[in-house]
Amino acid sequence: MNSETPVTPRERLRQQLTQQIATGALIPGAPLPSERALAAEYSMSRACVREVVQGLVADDLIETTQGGRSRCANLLQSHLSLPVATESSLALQLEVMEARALLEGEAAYYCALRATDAQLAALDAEYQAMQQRSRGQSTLHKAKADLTFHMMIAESSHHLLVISFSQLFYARYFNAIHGALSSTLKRYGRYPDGIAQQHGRIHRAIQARNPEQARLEASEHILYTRRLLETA
Amino acid sequence: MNSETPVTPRERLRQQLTQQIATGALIPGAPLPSERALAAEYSMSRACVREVVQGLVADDLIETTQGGRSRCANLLQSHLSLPVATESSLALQLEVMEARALLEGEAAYYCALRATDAQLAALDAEYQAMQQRSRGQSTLHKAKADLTFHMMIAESSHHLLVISFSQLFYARYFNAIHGALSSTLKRYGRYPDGIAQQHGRIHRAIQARNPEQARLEASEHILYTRRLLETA
DNA sequence: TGCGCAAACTGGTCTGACCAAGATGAATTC
DNA sequence: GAATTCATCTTGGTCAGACCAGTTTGCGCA
Repeated sequence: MNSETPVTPRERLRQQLTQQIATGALIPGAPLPSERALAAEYSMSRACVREVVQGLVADDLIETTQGGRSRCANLLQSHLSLPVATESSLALQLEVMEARALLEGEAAYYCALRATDAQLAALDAEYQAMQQRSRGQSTLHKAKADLTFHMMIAESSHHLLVISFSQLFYARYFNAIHGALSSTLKRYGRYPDGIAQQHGRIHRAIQARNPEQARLEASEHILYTRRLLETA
Repeated sequence: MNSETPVTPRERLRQQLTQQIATGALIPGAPLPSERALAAEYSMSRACVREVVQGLVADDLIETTQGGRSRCANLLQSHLSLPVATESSLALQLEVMEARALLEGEAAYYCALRATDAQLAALDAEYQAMQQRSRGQSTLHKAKADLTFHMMIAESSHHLLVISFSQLFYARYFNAIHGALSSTLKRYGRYPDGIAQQHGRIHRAIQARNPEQARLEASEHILYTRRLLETA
């Protein structure tokens, strides 16, 4: 099957370098061979070597200085700032929140409509548990519980897009959500009453299998949370 | 303090491109100017432009193809893992249609709200063309035409998430959609009148820039198609 | 020994050229 | 009239060789 692996020199170079960095053969601060040397070694033009190197610079794997040698960067740096740095666009953030309100409503709607009895029971159990242990828990625990509740609803919706988006969204923004809840908690001393009440309303609408009502409560809940974030 | 901001053309180019992508000025799939054009516009050599572009490629912001134009990448691609449509079972088709209803509704809403006059005109032209050649075409052709019509609406929505999802969605589920149309065609011998009428209604609502109405007609259209499937 | 400066690096940029693959449109065929 | 074919143009990918502006290096001088 390797009969057709025309691996270009370009790709070889890129893989070699990334691998050397990943394995520690190139430790942070260690100098790379000069571009001219790499070009000779891999039998390619320096222009092409530069494109590869600049690609790695864009990935924060390499640092260059005019006149000085290029060096392996400190990987930790970029990994630490990864979650926040990628989302520089406020416009996109707002769009995501809009979409979330819409889809959360959709999730509740279809959950109320099509959740199996078993799923409804599980959801109820989760809700009761949330009520029981609502005191004396860390913010992190509450955030996780909140997440679980919403994810259960999403998964009970049997709706492809809703499930996919929910997974994406929560995986990506959990930290931000937790941070926001944490700060509001500090400011008010406890979770705003609204959230618990809204959870209750959503839960009742779903258990009553009232789709329209569930949709209404759910999107209202998200918009409420959104307002909290905005004023944070 | 700006006394020492010798912002190199290189950095200007990089920032311009990343910003255009982040703000949605460059939507997924939109072509970039050619490297030669960029080089001329920013008064720099093509080699240098290439280094910048390759950097953005490394960041998954841009996709290049030899011979073809470079395009803005779909940022959601790597973060989404929708189930693969291996078999076009009825259940899957139903789910797909449901997700479509949601997407199309939003797309139509924002299209009516924010489409440029040029886009509205292009949409109108496409609609008229669809009417003209409505007879004697293969199912595949009709499915493609249908797809084009809906994609134009999505792209005219100027809604980054709607566009991204629509692209990913149709790329994955075109077969399923085609299968749905195909089976209804077999059953009725021709496209049900409803579909053409509904396309007309969606089109009129959008041309009238009536968002609510457009959303209603669009999702009603999809749900209609869905009901056709259910009664199989 | 210690300092200073010039030559030898290195990365950053430019020019101009060629190739292969996509995009385009006119001529051709059915 | 519509679909197909094919030549042409455009685009990204690669190359060679050159110059600039910084950094390193090391030799020679004090």
